Amino acid sequence: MTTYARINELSAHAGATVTVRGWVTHLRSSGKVAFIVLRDGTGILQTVLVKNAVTPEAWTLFGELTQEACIAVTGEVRADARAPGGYELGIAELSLIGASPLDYPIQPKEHGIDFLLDNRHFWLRTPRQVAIFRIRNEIEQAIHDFFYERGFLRVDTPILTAAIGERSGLFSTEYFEEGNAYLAQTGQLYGEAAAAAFGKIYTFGPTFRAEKSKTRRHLTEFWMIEPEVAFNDSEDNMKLQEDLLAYLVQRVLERRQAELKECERDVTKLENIKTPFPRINYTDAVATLQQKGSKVVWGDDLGAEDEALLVEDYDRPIFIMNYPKEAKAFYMKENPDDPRTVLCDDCLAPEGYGEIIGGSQREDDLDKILHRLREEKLPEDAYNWYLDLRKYGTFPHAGFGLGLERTVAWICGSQHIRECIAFPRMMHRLRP
RNA sequence: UGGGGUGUAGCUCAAUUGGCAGAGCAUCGCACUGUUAAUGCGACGGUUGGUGGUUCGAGUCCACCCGCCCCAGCCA
Repeated sequence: MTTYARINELSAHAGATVTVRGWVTHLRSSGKVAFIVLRDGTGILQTVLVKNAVTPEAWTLFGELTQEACIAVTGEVRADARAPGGYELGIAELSLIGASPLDYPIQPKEHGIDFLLDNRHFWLRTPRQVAIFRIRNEIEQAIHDFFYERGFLRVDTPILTAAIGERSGLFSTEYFEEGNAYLAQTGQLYGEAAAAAFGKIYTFGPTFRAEKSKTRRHLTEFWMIEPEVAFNDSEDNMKLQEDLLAYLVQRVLERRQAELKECERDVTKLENIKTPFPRINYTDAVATLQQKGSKVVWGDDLGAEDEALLVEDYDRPIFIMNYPKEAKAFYMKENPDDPRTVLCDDCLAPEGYGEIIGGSQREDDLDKILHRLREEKLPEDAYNWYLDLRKYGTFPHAGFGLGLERTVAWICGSQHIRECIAFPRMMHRLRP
């Protein structure tokens, strides 16, 4: 009877004969001894083929193998210090599941980013990418655990929407008799409605921005986590943000050391991530920046260069809070201590990763939010249901949006957000 | 959309002042009983992104176009 095993389970089969199925990553031969390195998604396994220990058919088949051929090998699992992972498999039987032609494009060498993205369906098979996606998965699971443990309800908000949300570019599509529908840029407004129903909620879903951004920090399709909490104020909101980020970093440090190593991440930088995170008022930030030689003046939004100047003094994420209202969205609550500003925060990751969270306490005063809506010249009737939330039992509440790929890039130490999502969507990239 | 850079073999890159189109890797062949991106020897591999121009001669200089990368803006 055949015993199938995954590579990461082999230590439990030491001394036993098992069958492992996977894809060939390296082939080496020294005449009468040959090595096939296999990958099965759970790990890497060196297998050893000795010419006079296998059938002539198996030896011939070895000669015909190519990179990424899918094969099954059967043999004894044995501990061996010379094998990566500590265990190797001595092949008794070898069979081909799926052949792979000679022109497989990805080599265990350096490649350019454009070539790799053209071959994303294959690039995913490489060790660094596998590590990044195990870390991404760990982060996603930790996000669900964090909110579940704290009594939050996950709400799935619509992806097809009428034109509401952020001001930046929208993707549109025909929608029956209703005219155009737009792909959601945020679930926040729906999240606010849900918060009035369920108290504490979060959304976890894809969002779409038709921005012509060509930077290593932007995608047209990305995943966002948006908590919304009834009766939280801006300070509660930042507390939730820092608790979440510290939880995510700690979780990856606890469970994904091997993957962090594969990514060559400097984990001492992650070990610094402890709450509380510094909170800097926008107004104080402007003064600091001016001291540092920036030309920013009060009222300007902070550019990437300014953000970098602020972050460089810290070893953990920081909050920049209470921006001028002109720089921010209409739904943010006016700051009672300085009505020129709103109760909001941007959370900037250290090491130059930039903004990973934008959050705010929401305006709960119907007259004030109507005023802001008109100032921004937004279509009032499209927001009728949203305004109803201020009309029928308005309540203080706050929330934020966490960019998943930016968070993954920061924790993995990746220079490219586009390797932090399986199939990235950008202005000039729709396939594979 | 603006600024900067870049485009040469399947991949990563060289090519001096404008003067014969090169290397490593991959692939193929041969050798090798413990390799770790094996090694050694040999072979195959090119419309130098495109169009036009200058020149005896253009990968190299000029104009336009195209692709890509980085930065900025927008944001997560």
